[in-house]
Amino acid sequence: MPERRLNRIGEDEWEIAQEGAMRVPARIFASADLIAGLDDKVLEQAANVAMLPGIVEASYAMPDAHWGYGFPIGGVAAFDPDEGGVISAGGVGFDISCGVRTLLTGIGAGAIAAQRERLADALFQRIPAGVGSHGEISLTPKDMDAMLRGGAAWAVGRGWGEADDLTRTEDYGCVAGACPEFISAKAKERQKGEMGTLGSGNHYLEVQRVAAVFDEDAARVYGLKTGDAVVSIHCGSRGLGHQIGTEALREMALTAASHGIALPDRELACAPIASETGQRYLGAMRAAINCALANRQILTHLARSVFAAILPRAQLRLLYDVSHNTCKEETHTVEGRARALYVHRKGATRALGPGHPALPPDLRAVGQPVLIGGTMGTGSWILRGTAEGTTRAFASACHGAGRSLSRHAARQRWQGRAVIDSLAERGIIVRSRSAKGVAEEAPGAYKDVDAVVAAAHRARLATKVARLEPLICIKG
DNA sequence: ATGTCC
Repeated sequence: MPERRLNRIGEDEWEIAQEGAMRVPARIFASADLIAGLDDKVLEQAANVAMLPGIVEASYAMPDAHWGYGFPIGGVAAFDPDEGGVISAGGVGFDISCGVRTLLTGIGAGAIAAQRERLADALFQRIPAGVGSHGEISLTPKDMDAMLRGGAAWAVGRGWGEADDLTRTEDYGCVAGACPEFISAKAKERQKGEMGTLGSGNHYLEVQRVAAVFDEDAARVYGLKTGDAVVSIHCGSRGLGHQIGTEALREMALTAASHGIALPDRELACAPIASETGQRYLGAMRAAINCALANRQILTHLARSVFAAILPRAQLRLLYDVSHNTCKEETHTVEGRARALYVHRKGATRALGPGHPALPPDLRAVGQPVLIGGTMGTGSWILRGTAEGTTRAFASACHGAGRSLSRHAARQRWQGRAVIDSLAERGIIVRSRSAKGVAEEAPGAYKDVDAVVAAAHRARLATKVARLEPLICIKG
């Protein structure tokens, strides 16, 4: 049904007009080709989100959008607390604050070539990866609460990083309003041994080569040069975020009716921002954001220790760390009025344009680095936020390639061993304990990341700075 | 995404 309701309103922008229970339209940023390959269920989900109380402007989907739990992955929606706006655990995603950080190395990819196998082995040995993976750190209850309040700043304070890392992390490595007291003992128990671990699924640590630069001015400020090696880390809040999400969804599903909320889909369970359920989730979610920031910070420390042993000339400096599964209170101007909104980004990256006060001074003139994690066989991208983005999807952009096949379908089509062998022939080293996981993450199971980024670029959600190609991929 | 179903 939604296909016929889809109106093209720009070269790379489509709209489902507001109708029926929709409070606002749904808008999708994508090329005609990406729209042709889009599952109808994504359009239905984007339209369903538009029915939620207090939604502002439109329900948005990014060019990498695909079917998710309730909300599409690649979905953006903002809610006004003064108009009955809601917070939804499914609108953030199970892996709260999943995100990407990219580190400069200061050395060329050529300098790594002779050590590639050793480097891959050492990273794989040092970085705990896979389902249920545990690290060397075990947090006491007191440590746990300090971590949940302090985020990456807590990790740096413990010696796992440098002060400069924090200036290059979204929110300077620590979000305010975290409430560890709203997190269950079970969630904390699951997390206590999982700090500094990668997890599974689409998470990875990659050594990459800057294959091409598209914006010389931004690349200079970001410190990117063609041929340079960089390191990117993609992971989130592990068992803690998952447990918080699971518990919140259950509570929101049980209490939605009592708040007078009619759900078009049970998976869109939500609670008014002002409600006790809503406030408890927000406090727990913010603590999970800090957990993910601390996790990526510890992984950074582990990566540095490996490089120090194998390639001591490399100096790993953080370019930027940005999350793509969050809900954040932000001020946006809508129809000429500045409003404090709760912006859900689920598989969508915040993309602040030039001059935004939340950016560190040395990046402010250029805009925020927007880190796009692609696939282990194709590539990843670094984009920059734009001035126009301020009025497009609440300053948001895509977050990756976006799945085109389900995990199940990918497992039917590929064998992990064969995927690893064919990538090795192309000079890409993959290390993973899970052949099944590699099959699910086969590059062919994703949309064309270059096409996704091209659509985001043309729509001015964020514009191209550099394309990265994988050299070494450590997978969960 | 996830101790891939308490």
